[in-house]
Amino acid sequence: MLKHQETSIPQHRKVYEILRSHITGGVFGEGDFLPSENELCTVHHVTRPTVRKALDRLTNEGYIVRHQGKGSIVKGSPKGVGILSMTGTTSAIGQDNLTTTIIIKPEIRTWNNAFNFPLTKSEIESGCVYIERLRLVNGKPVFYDITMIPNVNLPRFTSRNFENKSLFDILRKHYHVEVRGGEQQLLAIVADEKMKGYFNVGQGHPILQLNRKIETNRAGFYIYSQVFCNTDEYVLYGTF
Amino acid sequence: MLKHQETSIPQHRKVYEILRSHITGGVFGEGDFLPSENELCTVHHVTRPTVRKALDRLTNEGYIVRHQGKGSIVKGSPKGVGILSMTGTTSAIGQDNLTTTIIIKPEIRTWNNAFNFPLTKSEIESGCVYIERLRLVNGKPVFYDITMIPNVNLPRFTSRNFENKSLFDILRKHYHVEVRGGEQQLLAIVADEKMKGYFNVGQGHPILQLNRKIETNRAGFYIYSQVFCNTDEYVLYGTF
DNA sequence: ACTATTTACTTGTAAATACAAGTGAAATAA
DNA sequence: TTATTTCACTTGTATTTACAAGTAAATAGT
Repeated sequence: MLKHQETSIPQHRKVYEILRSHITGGVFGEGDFLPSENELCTVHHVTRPTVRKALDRLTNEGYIVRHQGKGSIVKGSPKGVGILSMTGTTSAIGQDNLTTTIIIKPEIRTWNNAFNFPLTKSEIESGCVYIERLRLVNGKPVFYDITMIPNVNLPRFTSRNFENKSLFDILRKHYHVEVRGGEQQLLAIVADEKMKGYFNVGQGHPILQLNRKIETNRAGFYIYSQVFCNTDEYVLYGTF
Repeated sequence: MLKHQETSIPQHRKVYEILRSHITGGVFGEGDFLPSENELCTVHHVTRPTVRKALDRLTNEGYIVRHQGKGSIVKGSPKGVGILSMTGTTSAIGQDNLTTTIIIKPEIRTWNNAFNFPLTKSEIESGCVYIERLRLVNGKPVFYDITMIPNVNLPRFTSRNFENKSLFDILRKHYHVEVRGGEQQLLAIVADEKMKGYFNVGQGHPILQLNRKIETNRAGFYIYSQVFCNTDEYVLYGTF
């Protein structure tokens, strides 16, 4: 048997990625049984502890539930992994009805802080890529977000098209940047003049505000994001 | 060597519980190095895969971070495990400055639904324990929460004292009910007359509202909770 | 026909073993 | 003294082996 050539990506991670893509891609639907651990072993040419490590992660992230004696059942793509616990607004809603309007195209800016989160000297010196977007669910503006990303080692980033695409998917696919976790602040505010225009709401309308500092697999590389939500029709939903 | 007598609680879970309590209890402080995996093996009389499984869970839950070649470093009790991702307000703030006023003492009520979450026939028939509390941070009212718990197999529950205690700690210690996860809705509203009184705020003040359905280790046993937060001075903070 | 048991699956737990790879300090060579 | 190498220690990955325990269908007994 061959050790692990190619890329040095761990086997359990490969198996995880494959199964994950099969779940999100619809190969396995909600309620379906995954192949048994032993079957997955033979298919992917690994042993059971390796398969189990992949399944452990899928379980932790809410993609599957396992039952002793029965098997692993697909729970579906964890909807709430969206805005409240992991990635971005795209996965929070489900890509179907979400459209995006770019208000400020990605541009290089200088910065001194990011939504109350302090920056390192290195981050300040690098400058940032600044983006403002308005996200519409079924044509109704629901999210208005500002994203700031340190301008380091992201070739051709500002020239990419972000319409109707998940920022995190782009970072994942093209730059191998993966979201690891992060911290966030939540608060309720009233809409200011700008918000009133974007969301088409009246005076004193309540708005949900999130300030987020998002960790990635690149050491010291954080993404900063501020999201304003009109929760009139669409509340934020999450699992934990 | 003895197999696994006593309780049939897995070894990796025991090790996890011990290390977790040592971190939350202050035996290991933030930045401290945990004993190496091999040391933990000898101390707890288990093998490395078992220790690693315990450390995996601590890593996932944010108690520690691990660095290849260096060791496992204590990150501290995950603050945000509080209101946004796991337990209750107590752990979200840190028990120090939080005081609690009971507005409606635990009482048995009938119910038909719980904050938009549908109830099973069994849950409706059981009735619920209903509690309303106002939580003050440094003397300032910040949280107002309503909790509803199915009235099944919780002896002497209504006669317990909940002042300045974490509801989840009581459930954990006295009834072996552990929070596993859950789902929640977040939205921004304006304070109604009741809220204005509780929080001592004026007309049109924005309030953060959470509706939560919390899963436990008891199959089919869910805790329902509605929390209103005045985020004027104290924003909600969480990690993920 | 019905019940109890067996049997063949499934996931869960645990150990023993081996090597890869990152870290940092001590030993060594320049 | 300084720079380099070595070495001991850490966590990361992976296999092999074994048994426990839950599930459900097939089977045998009544």
